[in-house]
Amino acid sequence: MADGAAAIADTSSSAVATGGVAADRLRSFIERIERLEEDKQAIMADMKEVYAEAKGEGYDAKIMRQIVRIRKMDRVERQEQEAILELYLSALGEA
Amino acid sequence: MADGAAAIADTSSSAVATGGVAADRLRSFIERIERLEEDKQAIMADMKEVYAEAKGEGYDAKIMRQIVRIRKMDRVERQEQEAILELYLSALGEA
Amino acid sequence: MADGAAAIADTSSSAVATGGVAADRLRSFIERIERLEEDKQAIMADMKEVYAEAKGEGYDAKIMRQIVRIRKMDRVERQEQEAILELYLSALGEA
Amino acid sequence: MADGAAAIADTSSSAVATGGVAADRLRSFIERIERLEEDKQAIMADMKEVYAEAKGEGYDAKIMRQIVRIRKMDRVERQEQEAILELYLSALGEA
DNA sequence: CGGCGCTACGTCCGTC
DNA sequence: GACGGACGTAGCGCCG
Repeated sequence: MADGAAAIADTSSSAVATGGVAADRLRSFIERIERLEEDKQAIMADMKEVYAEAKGEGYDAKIMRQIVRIRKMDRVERQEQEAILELYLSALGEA
Repeated sequence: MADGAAAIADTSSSAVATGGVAADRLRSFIERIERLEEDKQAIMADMKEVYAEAKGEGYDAKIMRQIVRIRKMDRVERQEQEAILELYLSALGEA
Repeated sequence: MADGAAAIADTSSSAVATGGVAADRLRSFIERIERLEEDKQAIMADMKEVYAEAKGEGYDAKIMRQIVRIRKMDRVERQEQEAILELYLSALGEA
Repeated sequence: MADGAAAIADTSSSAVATGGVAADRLRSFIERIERLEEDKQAIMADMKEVYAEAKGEGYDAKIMRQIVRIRKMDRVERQEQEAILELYLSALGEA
């Protein structure tokens, strides 16, 4: 390892042994990703369930999504406002 | 009827009390969604970490993503094949 | 024309004549796109110029971009708020 | 010093007057940017229209995008070739 | 050359 | 059942 560029192929010693190791390492990464991906899908399924349940009680999913989005935007904007404030402050600090 | 269409508004009794209850219920749904969303974000962050780590060892994230995608498609195809197979089998069982 | 699926290939009569026509039509679309793309690039260049000019007067482009983004978000959010209000109103109207 | 770093704040004389001027100047830049951004959005909308029209006649937008991209690369390459050629020519002229 | 922001693509949902 | 629209995610290009 510690090589970089080569992805998969060589890293150091014998092509065969090394290739095997690299492949195993790669496989490990891939599997970790896939495991996480599964978890993510599970969560997304839960979200769908919640929307479905809400719909079952007469709430409109479209509206709910919009509310979630707006609240998120509020949060994001808040953060950006803070970020910009910080930028201003650091800019002034350097004057 | 349950209520359906009205989202927010009525469910049954007095508009005021009900509005409050409906709002609380809605709030509850929204918060569940937002909680799940957070979890999802956390997982995505983990995935980014994995990609970063892999990159640090010389693997190309873009290629890894392609691999994941292809494997996923394989899985889907496999499932479809199995579904078809099952269909055939049940058809034969019923023949 | 009026066909769909086939992209380029057949549309109706003789492959040659038709192919020629389709190719010409495609070429026309492509060129329109490329013309628009050029215009877009020109505008983006103008924007860069403005940022550069501002920078020349001591304004920080990064901050400016953030301001522009926030203002845009404000606009979008405003619109979404209105959209949601409308949704609520129509939902209530149907109750 | 000219001003530089400070963005917003000082440029020269009294903080108040100057702040106002700087703010106005900044506002002007921001508005120019926003105006250009609008134009850009308009052009992008036009492009979407063209793609939609093409799609309506059976052409695949994704493929068209690829074509545009490839042609653009060709153009860029061509320009680079010419740049190199020019370089050679000027080198010879100066030799 | 690494991070960030914007654009473009694929997916999912609602519609007709 | 297909179409179009909306959303979220992935790729790309610019800036630092």
